[in-house]
Amino acid sequence: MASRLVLRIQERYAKLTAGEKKLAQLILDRQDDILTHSATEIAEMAGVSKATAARFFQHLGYADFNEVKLQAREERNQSEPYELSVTNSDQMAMGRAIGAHLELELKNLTRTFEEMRSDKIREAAELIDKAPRVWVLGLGAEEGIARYVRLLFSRLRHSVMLLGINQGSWAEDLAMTGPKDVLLLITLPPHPPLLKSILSYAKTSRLNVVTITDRTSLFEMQRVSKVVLPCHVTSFALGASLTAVSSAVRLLALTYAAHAGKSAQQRAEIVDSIKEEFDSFN
Amino acid sequence: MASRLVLRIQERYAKLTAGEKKLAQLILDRQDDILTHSATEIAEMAGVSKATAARFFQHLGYADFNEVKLQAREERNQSEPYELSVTNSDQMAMGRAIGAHLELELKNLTRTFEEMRSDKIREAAELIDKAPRVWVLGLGAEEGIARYVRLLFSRLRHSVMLLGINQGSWAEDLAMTGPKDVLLLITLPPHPPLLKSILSYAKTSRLNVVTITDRTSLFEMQRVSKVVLPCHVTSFALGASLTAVSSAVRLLALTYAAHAGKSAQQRAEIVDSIKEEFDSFN
DNA sequence: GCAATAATGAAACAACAGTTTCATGATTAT
DNA sequence: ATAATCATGAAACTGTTGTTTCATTATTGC
Repeated sequence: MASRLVLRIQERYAKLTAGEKKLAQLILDRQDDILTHSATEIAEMAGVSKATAARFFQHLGYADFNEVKLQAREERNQSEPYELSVTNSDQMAMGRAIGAHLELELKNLTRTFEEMRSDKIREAAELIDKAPRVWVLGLGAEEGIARYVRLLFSRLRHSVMLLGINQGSWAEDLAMTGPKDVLLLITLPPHPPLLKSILSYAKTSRLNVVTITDRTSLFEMQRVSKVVLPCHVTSFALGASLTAVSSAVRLLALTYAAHAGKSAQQRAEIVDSIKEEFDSFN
Repeated sequence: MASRLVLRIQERYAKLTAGEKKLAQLILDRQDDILTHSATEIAEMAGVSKATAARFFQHLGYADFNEVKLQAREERNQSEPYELSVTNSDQMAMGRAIGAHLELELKNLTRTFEEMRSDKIREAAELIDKAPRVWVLGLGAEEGIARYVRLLFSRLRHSVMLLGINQGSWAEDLAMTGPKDVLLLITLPPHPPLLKSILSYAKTSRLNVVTITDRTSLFEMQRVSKVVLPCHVTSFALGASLTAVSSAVRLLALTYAAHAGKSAQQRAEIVDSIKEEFDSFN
């Protein structure tokens, strides 16, 4: 249930004045701050006077700021904790398709993480920590997310590489792998036959395979992996939903960052600063 | 989420006076209320005078109630942050990490779709339907998801291309674009400077820009886009969360598929059958 | 039971939040 | 260009919050 305040702001956004837009943007961005911050503080953060802030809420139809605060509290008490299913009335408000989509995605996410074992994640993080090199692999539809994963982890540690970055270079890349290296595999059914050959090679060269896949592939993948993190990927159409997968790899990266601690943090800072310099050329 | 306030109360609970125990109980029960309620309100709820409440916080070692409020805010920002740095990820105790992660992601998803306007999605789907060609663009961390988007849509229609697939080919690719083509842009802050130039070119060549971005970039992107679909990307660390973005592009694809109807479905079937044949060779 | 001490609330007070007024600067229409 | 309207911040003002004082009421130790 989006707060009435937010809905009201969006509805009237086009007609707001410059200062009011600053406020609107701030509030939409940081919706929770309405609950915790005073109008004066909000005005300061938005860079307008408190007079403008007071008027803003009046123009939105509230008698005073107190009314805003009370409404926000009331809405929080109704919707907290963040709900896992979408009520029918919610669906009406946002259009059937969006509501149904949201509900399915929430379900995927919730189930994925409720079933996720923190010891497995920690184990995966540890393997990655100990690995001389990390190879990321995603074939077909999973190539995109594999690239994202590589980027995520290469901010946190050295030697994170995409496996088979050009089609056909499997052999070369695989030849470079060593024992204790981690193969971070993202794969959803239908698993292409090519995967089988890569995994059998991985086995012989003693790669530690960390697999992120869907629930139904869990057992199949467990046979060839050290750690498997299964996700719920149910969808209406267009193949599996990557939403929970993307969230799971993110959690893995966060866990790794926590595990690796300072060194990961330092690296992230360095990478950022390099990027900044780089940007100034483009 | 054990706040210092709560710890302090628990530690000293035995030695508290009657009225202070009432306060303590209330605060332990409803920890979030410290963030949202005034000391006066808390006193009332606990059934004590505000004098007692003021003294209570002083006895706990705070200079005044304001210090309590600020500390509570700070602690909330650590477990529910807005900013995009790797700092603090190590402060998360792993057990709770999954729950906290899930909660944050659910919030991102829910807010994203509650605020999403179905007319905008439909408009985007329509633009894509009418476009002779669709160019997908994601720079930096968004390149991965851009590839995924291209794949999704290329199952549904012809002529879906990744823009600047090799760095440096911007110019060539952009030269090939025509009016009514759609540029499907996925971008999150910090937006690289290169984006500006690409967008200004897109404008002159009358590309219809459909942008998927985060809430904070909404207004900035609205100026250069036909349709903007904003997502909530709040995260603990490691930059923006792509979860809601990935879900949003999926919804867009689903909407497009529904819009395009039969033809998209047929195409998907053909693509699938080609892939099957292909697989049998690998 | 009776001081001595501690806890408490009412009221006084100081600080602050939120609203309104007013003067000024910006924008729009003519 | 000029007037008219609008948006805005500074400051005045009002009401609220949080702290402190003080008188009263419980508790404690003896």
